[in-house]
Amino acid sequence: MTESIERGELPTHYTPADVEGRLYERWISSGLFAADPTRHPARPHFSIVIPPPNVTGSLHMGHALDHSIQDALTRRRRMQGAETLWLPGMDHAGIATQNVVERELAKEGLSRHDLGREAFVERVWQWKGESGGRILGQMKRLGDGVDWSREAFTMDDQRARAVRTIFKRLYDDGLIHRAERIINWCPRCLTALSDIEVEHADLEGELISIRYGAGVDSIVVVTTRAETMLGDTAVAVHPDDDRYRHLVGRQIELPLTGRRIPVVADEHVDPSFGTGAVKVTPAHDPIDFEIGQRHGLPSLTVMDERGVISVHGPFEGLDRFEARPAVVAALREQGRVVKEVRPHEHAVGHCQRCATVVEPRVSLQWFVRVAPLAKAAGDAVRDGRVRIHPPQMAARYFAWVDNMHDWCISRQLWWGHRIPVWYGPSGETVCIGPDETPPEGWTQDTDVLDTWFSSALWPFSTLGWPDDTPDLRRFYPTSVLVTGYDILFFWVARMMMFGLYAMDGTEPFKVIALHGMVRDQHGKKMSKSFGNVVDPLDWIDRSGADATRFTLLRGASPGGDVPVAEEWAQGSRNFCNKLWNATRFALMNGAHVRGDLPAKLGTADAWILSRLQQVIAEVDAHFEDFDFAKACEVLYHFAWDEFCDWYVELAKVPLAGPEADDTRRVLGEVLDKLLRLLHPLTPYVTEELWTALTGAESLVAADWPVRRGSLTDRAAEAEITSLQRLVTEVRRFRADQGLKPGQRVPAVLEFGGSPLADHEEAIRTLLRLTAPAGGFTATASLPVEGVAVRLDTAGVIDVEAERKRLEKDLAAARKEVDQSTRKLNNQDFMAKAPEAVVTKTRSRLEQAEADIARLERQLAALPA
RNA sequence: GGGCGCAUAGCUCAGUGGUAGAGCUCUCGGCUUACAACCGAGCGGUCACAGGUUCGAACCCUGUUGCGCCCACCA
Repeated sequence: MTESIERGELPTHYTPADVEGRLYERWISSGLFAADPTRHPARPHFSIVIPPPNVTGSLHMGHALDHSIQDALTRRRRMQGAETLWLPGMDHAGIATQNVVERELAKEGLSRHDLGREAFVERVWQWKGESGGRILGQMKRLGDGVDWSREAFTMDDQRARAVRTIFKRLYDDGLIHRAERIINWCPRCLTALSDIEVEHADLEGELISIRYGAGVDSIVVVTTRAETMLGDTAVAVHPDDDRYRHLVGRQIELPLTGRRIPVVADEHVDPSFGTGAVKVTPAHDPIDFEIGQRHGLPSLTVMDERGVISVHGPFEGLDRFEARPAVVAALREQGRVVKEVRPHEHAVGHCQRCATVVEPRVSLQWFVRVAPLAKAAGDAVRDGRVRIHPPQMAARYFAWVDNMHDWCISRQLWWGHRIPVWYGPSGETVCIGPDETPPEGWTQDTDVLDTWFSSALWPFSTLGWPDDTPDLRRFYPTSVLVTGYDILFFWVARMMMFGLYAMDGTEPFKVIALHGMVRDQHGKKMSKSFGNVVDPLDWIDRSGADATRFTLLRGASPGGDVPVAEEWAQGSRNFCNKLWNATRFALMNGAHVRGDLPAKLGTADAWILSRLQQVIAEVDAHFEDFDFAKACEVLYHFAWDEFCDWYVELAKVPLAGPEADDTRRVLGEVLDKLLRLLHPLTPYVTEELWTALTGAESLVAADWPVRRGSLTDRAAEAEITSLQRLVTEVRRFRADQGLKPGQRVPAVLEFGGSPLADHEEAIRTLLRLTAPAGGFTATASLPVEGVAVRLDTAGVIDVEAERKRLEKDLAAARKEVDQSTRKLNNQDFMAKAPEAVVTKTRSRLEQAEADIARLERQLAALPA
């Protein structure tokens, strides 16, 4: 690239597609992302395991954000000298994947039962090999610096061993058991679901009142699910409810069935809701199940696994939603409906994967007894061994781990880790570890494990557990877990439980860094139905991977949601282009990084280097806070507004003079450090530019900048700030007066004692001021920053416009003087305000007074 | 039903006691040999509302209104 610049052939625009593929190849082939647990044993380690994307997934904006953050953290730590590992992998995603493959089969007119279990699972593996894992290729487009040699899959052999091992251990410890309970059941997926796989949505239902029994022995119950009355085995009332006290213990007739059921008293009933009497259907409602347990009521299942009425009679064969109106109609015929149905909004559970209304169902399932595990998971955060960031998210975490129900882990699916329990011919049960063989002739449980069971092992199964591997010793616990707050419960809390359990109380990660959800430019959730979903690959194609990442990171305030719009990605692309051109300018002017910085720095050089030190400190602080938005902002502002707009412009003068080499060195220095600081955020463009600037191999392995306090120079900063004010004021004058930017104006600059005298040439260049020729007549005089700028505008100035302008400024300055004076005369203020505030107020007053003097002089100098 | 959070410029958001900020948008003027994917200048906000604390409040307290999210076994 350098040679082409020398030949003047460097394109004026950065084209991401020309560099991204090439650089990624180079990074991978040179092994820069490969971790080595034995290398540099004295150095700290930094490890992140990727939240494994579903094998069915493809890269969406949420991944792009998640990965951008992890890559930024890892790249920075690597530059800081840590032994880093960012470990990639995928999740087999039980139900989701099975559904995908079943849909494929359906196109061929087949169901999984036509294939049989073995052939179906084989088919899923085949699918996984062909179209699963598309996302891995997409991660390369994004530039993810992961260690591909350690890629893991939640269903591969090593992870299967981990699953078997921990299952056996939990089983032997009595923390896994099998029980007949009421669980969430999806009548479409035909499997049990855990509590968190059920999503509640408010639906408009109908609340209906039905009279049970007859005469004095009658009682009115209210329900939204009339069809379940076929399975009622009691009516419950509150024990203190005087209205029904006489009925408790008596039997009443259940309509339509002729069965007689008892009235029981149960604390759980709310006397103020409806009639205060509840029908009890233990087989089809979780609360009723518990009431049934307390009162020894029979459980009568009236629906099959597909939600179809299965009891003999007129409703047999009807789907639950068909049965409901049918039952109501039949009741109405008998005069049992005492009140017309009325609308009632209530929360209804839906299957997370297919949105089918969940049907509570009594069945035999496997459960993890979570109480001791959840306690440990809560304590690790309470003790401060694991830090949740941002901290307010900890409240949600505690609310969940402290109130967790037992976890139903069995699924009636075929795709997943099969439960490692075998049953003997006479009903014996044995749990078989990974290196054991089941007794001859015994049969394995047909259920598979909840997909989150294997995900929960991820931070250590990926490092080789249950084996004692160098990876596990070096990289566990991992440094930080980066993920969206939406899976705090699904995944994070479970990794905590299993990590602490399997690794003898050692937490799986030191920090949980939660980010928000990517949203559209109006803050709305991206969803297919809104039509506002953005594909990050489109952005990468059009604006580049760096622009895509920078846009996401720029919006990533800690824990906050991230709104994005393609317009903003173009802004980020422009920023990359700005860096490109700044470097192009520097290289064309001989910028370099050879040797020490000049011993004696010019003011502009001292200023930009001083600012750079401050930027390094700020970027470090923001990284430590996971505040990528601020890190981006600081760098964006420094690079564009300070370095490009001021330093580069100021540098043009000395570059043409005898001190040019000092300036070349400083230009090189600032760019060098700036590109390093930006590399974790925008890896491609910085790599391309930095290698061109320095001639070094790769920025990936370069050192992270360290702040040099000796380069801080407050005086230089003050001087340049003063220069900026002067230039801005004169530019304002020029713009207001309609002087074309390119128009050269003769001017005399009177510096008095101002140090800005050193910058006369620069000021003249920036303001397009020429030396006055003969016949110079100053038609405007601007006293700014102690410098009098006398301009010959050849009589074109608009006196009225300028007068209005100056008077406006004057009014503002006088208001400031009023306010500051009032404050300084206020005894309470003087007594109670901190010294720094008083000082600041004084200097503000002085500044305003100086402005008034200046403005008055300017006004006086205006031609009449 | 419980919990958490948010209301600041046209839009999206920073700003946790001391002169209201950024990006984008908008207006005006410019192809000034790094960059028009650019440069320069500018317009734009009684910081949701009502009280309170304080010398001083966008910021702390109370209430009101309007949103958002999470959890949830009132049928």
